[in-house]
Amino acid sequence: MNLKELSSYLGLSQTTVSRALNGFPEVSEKTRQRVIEAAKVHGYMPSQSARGLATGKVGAIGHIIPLGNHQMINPHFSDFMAGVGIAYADFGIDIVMKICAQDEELATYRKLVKSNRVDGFVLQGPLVDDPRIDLLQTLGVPFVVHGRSAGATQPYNYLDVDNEGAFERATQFLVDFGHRDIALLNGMENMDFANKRRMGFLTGLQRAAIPARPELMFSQDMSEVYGYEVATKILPLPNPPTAFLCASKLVALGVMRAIADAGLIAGKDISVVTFDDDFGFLGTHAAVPQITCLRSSLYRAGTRVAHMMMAAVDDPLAISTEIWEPELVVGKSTGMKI
Amino acid sequence: MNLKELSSYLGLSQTTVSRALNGFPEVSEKTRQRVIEAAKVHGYMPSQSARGLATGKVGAIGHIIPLGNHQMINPHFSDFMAGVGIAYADFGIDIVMKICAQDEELATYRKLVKSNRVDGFVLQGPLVDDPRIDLLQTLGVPFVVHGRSAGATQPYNYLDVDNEGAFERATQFLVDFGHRDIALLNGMENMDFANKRRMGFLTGLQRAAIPARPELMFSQDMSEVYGYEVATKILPLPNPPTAFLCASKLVALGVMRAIADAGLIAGKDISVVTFDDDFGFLGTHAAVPQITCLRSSLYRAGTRVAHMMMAAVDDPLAISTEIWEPELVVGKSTGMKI
DNA sequence: ACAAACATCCAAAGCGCTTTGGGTGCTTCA
DNA sequence: TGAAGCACCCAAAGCGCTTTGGATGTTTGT
Repeated sequence: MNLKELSSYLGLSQTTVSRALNGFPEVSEKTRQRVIEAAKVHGYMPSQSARGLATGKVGAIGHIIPLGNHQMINPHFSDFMAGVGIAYADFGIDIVMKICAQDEELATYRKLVKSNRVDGFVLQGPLVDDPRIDLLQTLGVPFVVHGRSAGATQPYNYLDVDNEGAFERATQFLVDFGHRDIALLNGMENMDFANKRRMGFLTGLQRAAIPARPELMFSQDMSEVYGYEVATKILPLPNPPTAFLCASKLVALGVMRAIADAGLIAGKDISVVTFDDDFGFLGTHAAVPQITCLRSSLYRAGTRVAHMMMAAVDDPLAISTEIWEPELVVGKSTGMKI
Repeated sequence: MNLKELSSYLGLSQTTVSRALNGFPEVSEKTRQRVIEAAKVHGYMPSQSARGLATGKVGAIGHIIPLGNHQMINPHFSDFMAGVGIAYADFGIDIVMKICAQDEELATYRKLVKSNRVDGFVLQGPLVDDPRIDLLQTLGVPFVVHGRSAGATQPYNYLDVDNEGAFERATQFLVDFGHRDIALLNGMENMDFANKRRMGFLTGLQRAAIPARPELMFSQDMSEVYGYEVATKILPLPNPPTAFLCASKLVALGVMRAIADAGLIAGKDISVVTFDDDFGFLGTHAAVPQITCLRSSLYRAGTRVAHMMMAAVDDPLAISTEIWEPELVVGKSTGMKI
């Protein structure tokens, strides 16, 4: 069933039916109801190809996932995507997802734009100086960044958490408990968020006049194993850390496991603070120790980014930026230095 | 740059340019090269909306992810998707991904079909009796199932691993080592794969004339925590299992952790066998104990399903099915019952 | 040398929608 | 009472591509 068939069935012109369905005022309410009813009965939905051709908007947002940088395989990604996807649904928008080799990433953006497949892009996991932003700006496509990137000359839409402030605050928090030897288990520091967290950490130390100990600072993909291995390695050091600052709950769980293995007790012998993306998937929550954390919901960030994306498509010129302050939740994993 | 502009620039008709680009024979090789060159220089790519309208094929496959059933948040999903996505890229096809509430799943399929957004669907995680198969068959859309579902009346395209055979074999393997008290840590048994594994397990026991012990059989979402908690709970039983059969490496890792916590040694005191989807993301592989497993690559399954999908779109009538036999890899986690 | 076959190209229709630019009949106002 | 305004509807153009059904000139076969 297409527009032509539906309108001839109704004895109306295609114009009127189209307008009735799209909520234009030049149609009497009676006719509109009749049209809507008939459309539902016959299961009519406009062809997106045709509509895309006619309007120039295809009703889809591109999400490009380069393989090999572990983006897709971690829960941070999924949780964010869930938020985005649910929010899109309200707008009748869908995700065009491209999975590509890492060296084809920029070309993939180009292709999607040139072939008019999407109305815009959401960028995830921006690097410290991310070439994608430049590319999309010169291509003139609407986009929203989840996170930020330092090296862009022109303004752009983004939503980020205050990573630097959060890690400075966390450091301060630990310092206040008397800790001076704090290990930093950061994410990959070529990514902007991790870079900012590192800066926040260093600022926090500096404010307390504590010299940084580079041998206690790590940068890796955030996983449980990473936390476990690093903690296992550095806990037996002659001058071991008395506190850990982790970039993700996954990492923190690994650290907790190593602490337990070492016969120590978190919150007593050792303090642990982590950034917590607040995803609700880590099996039973009871199994997760109550780790002191800076919390900000990735899912909610996803829905917000989706809304910003819709706004960006509607008005490509108005740019908007948001920075969220994570919430400090004090758990049982932190305490005075002994 | 669109077709019209490109062809007038070249002094050719749209017909000829279109045919040159799409590899039709009615164009001289010289002209074709000239066209291709010009297209590259000017960055011309055909509008997918227009092409979709003209051909009826939109060059996209739908992947619908209902939220809440934990599909998206586990690595099994990601690994499969990676394979699919990379294979699609070779065909110039992209993924239209819809994330929806669980009770809107079927409606979402309908909508995508009616509005002509996709050329077909890939179904993941089929249930024992999956309503999606029926729906798509009545809608007349090409689709490929990763896995199988029992309750379909008509044939359909699928790729599955021999879950039943694999678990029977694994059970046999443990029985041969003298084990009689084997715990089954299965996935959700409303899903077809888990149901088949359970049947394989029971058949294996039956063949050895060992009565099943329902109190040692579990069915849950596959996670590390699940494995850890169940193992922790049943290891201290008066008549504890001497072997574990797990549905996923994640689960097995949890079991291994519980075994270590209990002061036991896997491969000596306790045997562990697991299904291994062979994903390459579990942090450093060195950290993962060498668990005896039945191995089948999810990534490769993804690429194969993608190819089957393309074939299904080209010829919706020819249906094809494949069942893969997982490989039994003997590791250090299994040994004679003591 | 002439018809038949071929190689190469083109004009125009059509895919299903939105949107422009009216048209028709009815009400309102001076 | 005539003009202006309004409510409601329609015909047709156009979005950018593919594809049908030739047209034109060039070879080939006998």
